[in-house]
Amino acid sequence: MRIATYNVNGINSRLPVLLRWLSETQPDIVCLQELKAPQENFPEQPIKDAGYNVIWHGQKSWNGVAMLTRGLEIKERRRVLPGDPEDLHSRYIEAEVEGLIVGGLYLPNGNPAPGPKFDYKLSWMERFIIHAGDLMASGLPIVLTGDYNVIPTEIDAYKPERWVEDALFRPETRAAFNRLLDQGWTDAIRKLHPQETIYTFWDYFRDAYGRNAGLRIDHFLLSPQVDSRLQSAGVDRHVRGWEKSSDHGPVWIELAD
DNA sequence: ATGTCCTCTCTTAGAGGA
Repeated sequence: MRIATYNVNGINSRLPVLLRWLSETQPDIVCLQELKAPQENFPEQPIKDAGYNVIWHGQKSWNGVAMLTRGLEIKERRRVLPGDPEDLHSRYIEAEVEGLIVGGLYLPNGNPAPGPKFDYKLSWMERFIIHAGDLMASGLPIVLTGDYNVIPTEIDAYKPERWVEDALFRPETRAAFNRLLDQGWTDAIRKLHPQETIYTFWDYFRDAYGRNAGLRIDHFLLSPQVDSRLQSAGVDRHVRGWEKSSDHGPVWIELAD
């Protein structure tokens, strides 16, 4: 089974690229982030016509997350991260598919830091750590994937020294991410490729993709029951080079059946 | 500071976010 995550940076602008990638790689489960579309403007029919079931939680202008499956039943569990009824951002969606619990997330960017946006990022991470801990304690097979907006270590940035003050790499951000990992999650890409330079995002500015000046900020975290099934993981980085691409590339894992 | 792309509006230019 192949599971993928893709920050599309606008589902409607990205639809031709998304459909091309889906037909090329045929992932079984896909989490999408940054739909940037209100609930009623999601392109449900073209995605269904491509052979996918879909649930989504849109929002005007910003955020928005979706989950697609290639013919598999989606049992939605929640479309809001628990812990703050005041938080109206569409940043989390969770479902059961084939006995697997899949959480798709779009963690806040948090810039500029310090400031209220960074505070929001850190409080969102605290809520996420609590929820992830509850999921881990359930003993179920769980995949938490999406745009974490976290550069975990220095090898995950082209020039890490330029990011030390940035919300994606500040000590508080990395510390929170490490506390999450300490619950027992496996970072799938790093487990299989411990030293390799692997990026999932390349800025639109200054030909970052052409220079491979990227970041690794889209992650797959696996509970032990899923980690034991992990066969391979990678980034479809060529998609980033397509016309009208997102600034992220799709990331995927392959699990044994 | 800058660069680019996306979305929305007091819309065809500018603001905000990433």
